[in-house]
Amino acid sequence: MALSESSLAPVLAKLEQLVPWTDADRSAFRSLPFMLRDMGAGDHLSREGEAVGTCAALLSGFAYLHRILPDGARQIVSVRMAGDLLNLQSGLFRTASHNVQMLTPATMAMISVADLAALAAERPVIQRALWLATLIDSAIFSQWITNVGRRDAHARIAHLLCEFAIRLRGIGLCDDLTYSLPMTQEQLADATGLTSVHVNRTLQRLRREGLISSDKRSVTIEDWARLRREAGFDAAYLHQSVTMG
Amino acid sequence: MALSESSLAPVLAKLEQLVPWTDADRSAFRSLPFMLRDMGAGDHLSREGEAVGTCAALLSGFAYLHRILPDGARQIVSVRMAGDLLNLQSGLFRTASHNVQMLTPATMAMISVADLAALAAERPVIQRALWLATLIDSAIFSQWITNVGRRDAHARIAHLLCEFAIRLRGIGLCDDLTYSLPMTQEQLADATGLTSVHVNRTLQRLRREGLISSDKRSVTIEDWARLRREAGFDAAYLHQSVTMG
DNA sequence: CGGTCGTTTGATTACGATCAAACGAAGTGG
DNA sequence: CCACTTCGTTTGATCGTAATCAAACGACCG
Repeated sequence: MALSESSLAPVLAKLEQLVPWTDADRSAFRSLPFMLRDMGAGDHLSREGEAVGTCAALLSGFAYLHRILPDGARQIVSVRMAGDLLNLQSGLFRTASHNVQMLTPATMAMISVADLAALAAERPVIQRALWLATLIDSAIFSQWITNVGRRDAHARIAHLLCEFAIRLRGIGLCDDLTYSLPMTQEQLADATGLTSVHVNRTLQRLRREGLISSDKRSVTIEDWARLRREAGFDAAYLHQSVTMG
Repeated sequence: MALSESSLAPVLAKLEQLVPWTDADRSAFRSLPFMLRDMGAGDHLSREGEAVGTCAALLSGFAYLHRILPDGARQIVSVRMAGDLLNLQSGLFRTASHNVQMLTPATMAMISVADLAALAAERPVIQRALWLATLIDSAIFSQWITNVGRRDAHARIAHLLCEFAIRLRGIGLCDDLTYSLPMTQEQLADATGLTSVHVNRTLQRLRREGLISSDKRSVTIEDWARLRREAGFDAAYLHQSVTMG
């Protein structure tokens, strides 16, 4: 079923950072049955209200979780990247409370909930790693609440850009202070509770102030210290060992 | 160390709903060592940035998690009630990214992280329940993001009141549609990203429209169907079996 | 009976939303 | 190869929700 032993590597790498694994844990994890699935930008993995029977591990590409309100407004509640798990909530509870959609073309490992649950039950270390990963996710959620609740547009965008820099660095996608950001300004708006027009103006201001520069789909942080300060950003909540210039 | 075998009952009751427990699990959980601790309204359990060595199970009373921004603004990111765990994140990662403070006088069971981790490692069912509880927490977080990000003040307050009704009903603190809400309007404001002045006016409007009534510290939902609709509230994300009139 | 805390009311301001339109780049088809 | 469409970014003008500032009021408490 698995195409290659190392396909799950990005997920394993992320989970291994959270708790010490034994070789037995590692090989048990690697033998988890899965099916590779490629998706295109914009494709839906699952929809709010759907009963979902399988989890997915994002191996490459980006996805986002969002919710559409009755009046049509959309809120993006999470951006997921390589190594992140998808549909855990919906898989384990059989109910999705948000939509999962691809930001870019992506490849993922589809894992049956039953298999994942069985593995977790047999291997306390693995279940613990999954639990800790969920705890980190909730720390990120809580930062986003703070972001949209109390920061002004300027700090809000700055904070998001800081978070992405650290998370991407953690998976080797941001070596210096440049990373590719596969989101349109409208998507940034939906992630920050702003409008795309205001995101545009805010990005212009961040550029004008020398905090960042950005072409179409990539961002460079020009002054990390200052961006960090204006965002009120403290990377501790991401619980990564890496640090930033 | 434990004063009474049944002290942890509220937490056990909540965790038991998430996955089937064996008697062995139950008794292992009950024999978890803990120390009862009483706190007063406004007391701090932990502060952002602190290294925290112990978890806590809230047995009665209310607590809230919040973060203070450099400019002094405050965002409440979570309200915790009887049966909820506190300081999981900070305990397991040794770093708190938010403050934990009491909303009311509260009593809690202080549990060493080591003991909890050991129990979780020995008892897959218990660790699974803890994991699922964390997943539900993150579902709540994600709803709050939607709340502050895309709902207007009216729907925002309405949504919060709906959520509280269901959560309180789940722990037997909201039998009909009345519950005591131990938050000042300023705290409601900090939870919804509004100002206390605007919360006041919004509550007045909700009352005027016949959606709720409220005296000093308690709320009655007068028209659940309409409140729910105006809030765009769907209780599914709370994953509770109970339903509402 | 002051003093503190929380709620309420009023007047004014501002940040970001909304509406509208032009522009540039990329992709499609004749 | 060039209209033509589509999508995303950019700019400008105006509007509105909620913030801010200020003060009075009521309840509880020592």
